[in-house]
Amino acid sequence: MAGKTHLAELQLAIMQVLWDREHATVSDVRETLAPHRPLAYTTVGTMLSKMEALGYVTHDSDGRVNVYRPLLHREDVSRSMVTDLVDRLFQGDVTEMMCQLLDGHDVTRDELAALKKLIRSKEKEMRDAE
Amino acid sequence: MAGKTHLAELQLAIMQVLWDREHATVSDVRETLAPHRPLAYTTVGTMLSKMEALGYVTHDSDGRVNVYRPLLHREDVSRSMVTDLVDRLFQGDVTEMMCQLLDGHDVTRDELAALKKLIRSKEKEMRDAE
DNA sequence: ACAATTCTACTACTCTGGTAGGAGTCGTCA
DNA sequence: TGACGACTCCTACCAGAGTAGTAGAATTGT
Repeated sequence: MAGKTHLAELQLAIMQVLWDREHATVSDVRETLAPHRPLAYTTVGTMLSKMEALGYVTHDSDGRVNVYRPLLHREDVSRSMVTDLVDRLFQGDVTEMMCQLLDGHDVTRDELAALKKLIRSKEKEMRDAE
Repeated sequence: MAGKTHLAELQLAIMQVLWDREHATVSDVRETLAPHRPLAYTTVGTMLSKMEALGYVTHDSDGRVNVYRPLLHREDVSRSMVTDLVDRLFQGDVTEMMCQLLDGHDVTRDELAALKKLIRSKEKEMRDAE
C-alpha cells in the first residue's frame, strides 16, 4: 500500500504535528500551528475530516472530543515526496539533487563531515551486501 | 523577483520542455509530453497562456505560430522547490534530506564516489573562502 | 479555389485545497 | 438553572490546476 502520497501544504503541516505527538485533538493541532499560521478552529477540523476521508488519519472519540492519530508513516511520506521531486526536477538523478542541496544552501563544516561519514557507511554497507 | 516559485505538476513538466529546447511551440510541447502524458492540443495551449499570465513564460509570434520561451531559470526553480521541500519535510535540515536520499534510493557505487568528490570540493571551497 | 488542417482565443467545467460560518450538543460553573 | 465555552458536523465558498470544446482565422495541398 502506501502508494501515492503527495500531501499538500497544510496537510503536511498537520501530519507533522500528529507525528510529533502521536495523537492530538483539533485544538492541539490548531495551537501548535498558530504561531506560524493562525487558523480558525473549524478550518483545522474540516481539514482533519478531509484527511480522514483520504485515509491519512483516523480518530477515536474521547468523550465528545475527537482524538486524531496519523495513519501514514513519516518515513513513507518523506521518501515518496523526495522521490517525487527528484523525478520531476532531475529525472530521478539523485546525484543532481545532491548537487542542488550542496550548492544552493549554506552547509556547515560539521554537516559536510556528517555527510562524508554517511557516505562511507553506505559504501561499507554495499560492500558487505555482496 | 524570483520569489515564490512553486510550480504545479503540469507547469513544471512544460517548463522542462522549454528549458531543454530553449523555445517551443504548443505542438512541440505537446509532442514531447505525449508519450508520458497525452494531452489535447488545447490543453497545452491553455496552460501556456495561463503560465504566461503568471509570468513564467513569454512568447513571440513567428507568423501566426506562438513560440514560447521560459522566463524562469531552471536553477532558481529547482533551488526554491528543493528548499521548500527541505523546510516542510525536515524543518530546513539539509543533512536529514541527504539521509533520506541515500537511504531511500538505490545509489550506485559510482554515484557515491561522485558525491564524495563533490563534498571534498565543497570543503576546499570553504577553506579557500576564509 | 476550396477543403482539410493548424493554430489562437475564448469559454467552461471538474476537482481539490484552503478557509470559515452557523447549528446544534454537552459539560460546567456561577 | 441557565448562560458560556468548547466541540463536532454540515455546508458553503473561492482559487487555482487541469482538462477540453468551439469558433474563427490563416495555411496549404491538389
